Amino acid sequence: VITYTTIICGLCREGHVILAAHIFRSMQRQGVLPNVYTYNAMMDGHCKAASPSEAFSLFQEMLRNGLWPNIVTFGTLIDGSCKVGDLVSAQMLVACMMKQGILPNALIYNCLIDGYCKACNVEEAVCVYSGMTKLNIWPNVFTYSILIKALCNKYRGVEAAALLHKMQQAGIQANLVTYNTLIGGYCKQQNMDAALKICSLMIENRIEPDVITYASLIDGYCKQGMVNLAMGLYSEMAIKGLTPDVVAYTALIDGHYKDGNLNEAFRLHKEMEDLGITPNAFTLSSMVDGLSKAGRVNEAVKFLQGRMELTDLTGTTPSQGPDASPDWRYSLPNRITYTALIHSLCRDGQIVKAQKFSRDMRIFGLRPDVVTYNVLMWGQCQSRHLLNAMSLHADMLKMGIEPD
RNA sequence: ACACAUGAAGUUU
Repeated sequence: VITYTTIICGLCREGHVILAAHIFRSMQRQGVLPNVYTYNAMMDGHCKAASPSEAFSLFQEMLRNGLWPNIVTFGTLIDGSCKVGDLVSAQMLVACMMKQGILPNALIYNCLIDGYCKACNVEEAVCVYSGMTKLNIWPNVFTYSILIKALCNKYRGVEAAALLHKMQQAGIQANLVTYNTLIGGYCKQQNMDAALKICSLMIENRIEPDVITYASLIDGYCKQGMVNLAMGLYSEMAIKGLTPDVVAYTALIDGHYKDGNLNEAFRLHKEMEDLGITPNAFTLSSMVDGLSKAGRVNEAVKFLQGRMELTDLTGTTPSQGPDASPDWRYSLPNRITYTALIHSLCRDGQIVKAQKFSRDMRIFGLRPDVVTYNVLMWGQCQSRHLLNAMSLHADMLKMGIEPD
């Protein structure tokens, strides 16, 4: 059982949930019965794949098999529910576990607080927070990081920094994630001076900046149009022995495109591939959008078609079976990539080709969203095809997409 | 052998 559980856990962590589910079934066929740990691991896999409903049916199954859920079981399901914004289910699970005499711990309160914060319901988050302190369950470094992030998202950077102080005074040391959260928050607000101040604070506290720290700063500088400073950090990473990852590269590529420096964007794109860092849908979107906005629409089309042929080749051979290798799935274009391309074709007056790609994306199972429809309607209006624009509008209503 | 927090891309000329 321990061997199987370890394997299932590892597969889930790598994103191979479907494969893990097959192992989970085949172990039972071989007479090895899953225990609470196995069920917990499998449920967590489903939750992390954003399908808590699968996890809930396993939960029912484990109850039918006479296994008692423990605090990890509830923590897993509560986190999964919170992550998809289903706070009603999360609260029901809390009530359910308490009825069984299991009291929620700080981890479970953290999941609820994070869930409410991400649902933009800070009042409820604060309620949960005071609820836990009243029960003498003390907020930990996770709790504070979650709250700091929520304040940053509300453009309350000053209060976020104050909370950093408060946690230190409560005897809780900020860690790498806490600092990165604040740095990222300031970078997003384009307050690079404040971000750098937090960097020096973390270094004073002997916490080494990592790839995420650098990527946040790089993106912040790129968005300020200070690509030279971003490149300075990029070379600093190399000296420190840190390799930029796909996120850092994508931020730089996007920054160079928006700076009008296409050659540097191309160079970085080639460099990351040479290093074995697979460009993902974000990278593809930046490439397509950058090429398009530089007036090189047809190259953007060719680039994307080239990528798709490439992924088809690698996608059919090594990843047969029930699970798909994320290597090729992640490098496929997504809805945003297509929308960027459709927009550029519309801008270029190639409305028929834009419609072709709009059909293609559906064939690949990608649902257009409100931005895609906005772009398509804008394209029709540009061509003075007003009735086509209206039928697109009717279409989106029929698909249940709210116009904005 | 099991659960919690951090960074990148598209519409509004």
